[in-house]
Amino acid sequence: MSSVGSRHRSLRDETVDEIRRLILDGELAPGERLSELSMSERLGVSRLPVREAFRRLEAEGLVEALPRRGVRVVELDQHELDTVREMRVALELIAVRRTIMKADPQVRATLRDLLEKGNAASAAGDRETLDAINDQFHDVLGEGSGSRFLCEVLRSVRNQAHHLVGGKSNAVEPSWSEHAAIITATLDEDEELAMMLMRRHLTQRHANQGGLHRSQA
Amino acid sequence: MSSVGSRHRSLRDETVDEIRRLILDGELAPGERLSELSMSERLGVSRLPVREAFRRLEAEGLVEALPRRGVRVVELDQHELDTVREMRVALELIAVRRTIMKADPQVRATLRDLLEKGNAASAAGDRETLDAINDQFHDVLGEGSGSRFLCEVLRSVRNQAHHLVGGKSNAVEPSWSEHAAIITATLDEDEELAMMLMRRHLTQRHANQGGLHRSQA
DNA sequence: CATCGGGATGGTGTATCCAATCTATGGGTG
DNA sequence: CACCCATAGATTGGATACACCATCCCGATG
Repeated sequence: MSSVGSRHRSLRDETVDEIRRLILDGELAPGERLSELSMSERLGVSRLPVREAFRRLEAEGLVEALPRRGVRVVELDQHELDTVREMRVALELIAVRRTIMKADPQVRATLRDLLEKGNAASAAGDRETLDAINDQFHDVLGEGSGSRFLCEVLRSVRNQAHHLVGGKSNAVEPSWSEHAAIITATLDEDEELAMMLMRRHLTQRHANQGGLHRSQA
Repeated sequence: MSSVGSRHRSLRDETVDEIRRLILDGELAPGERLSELSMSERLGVSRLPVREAFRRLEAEGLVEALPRRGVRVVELDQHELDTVREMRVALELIAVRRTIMKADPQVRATLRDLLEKGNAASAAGDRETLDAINDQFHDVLGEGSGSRFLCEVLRSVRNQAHHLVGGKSNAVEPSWSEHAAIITATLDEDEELAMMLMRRHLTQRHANQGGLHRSQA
């Protein structure tokens, strides 16, 4: 069943993940042009995996192809960013609703586990663990929706939303308390509440752009 | 500005478009496995453009990679299809709303032109022209939203929605009268009406799956 | 100072080559 | 006769080399 091949992560997948990380971490700046050769040298792989990775990231909207001139890390203007955020709200709402509708035991167990661990890490003030758990939160809801396509698109949309704008970070400090409330509502199968919390979770915070979000316990 | 290179469509883009067309037209059936070699021979190109095309289509959700075994045309189950439809409604609504908000003169002119030509083709019973215009309809609204990312994602979502399910076509006869009403509402900047019509346009028709939709004038 | 031209750079596409691995065929064994 | 395993062939994954051409840079020239 689980053959060697399906366990093996191909070099191109690693390459995709690594370049994606470089972009999202801002090590590759928006607008920066990437050449196959320099990227292949930087990552220590041949040009071929890099080329395939570029195609993939192009489809994800993280880079754009410049004919005969390689690719460039995309820059988002404010309008584009607003649109992406709106897309994200719409799709996250669909995801959480479908997760509740499906009520998959496996997913519910994962959510319970996440809730427990998150509460523990939060109480212990273990920020590192909490960050990891916060990252997992949306992923689980995406997968819980039962649609691979929705999950993939959501991932792209989130990456866009976290993408740097004009060189400055656009990421907001995730709030565990909000995540915890959404998980609880989801486990309670309270569709209306879960969606309401999710909407607020995603919209509320952009009014005071750049403000501090560590005020939660 | 418009150099030779930017006019030139790369072979890999042609390859992507061709394979995508083969899938959407059902010439490559859902579940069918595709090999790089046979596809490259079929299209008369080398393996490399095909490989890049596979990565691209993988990101679009039209094929899925089987490690060490190439790719397979994705099959959608009913739940996946329902989810895709829901995603589409949400995103098309965002697109039409943003198109109205932007009120780009260029886009408005294109819409007016589309409306006029569509009405003429409809009156003349020129179904071929009308089909082409119907195809353009959603594209224009996607681009009119002013977000490249939204436009791209919408294209993928539409492709998913048109994808074959269980071997039988899933496409519905587009209704020009509905499109015309949406365009008119958009040009009138009647946001509420346009969104309402769009929602109905996309949802109404799937209750009596397989029914006739040519009843409109 | 502007423009033209040519070389350097780098993306695109093809052709090979090789390793890893999946699939299938076929033979052996209980 | 059915099942299991091994070997062989086919295919993907990856690297490399090369041809081609568009773009870019820079210096020479008007």
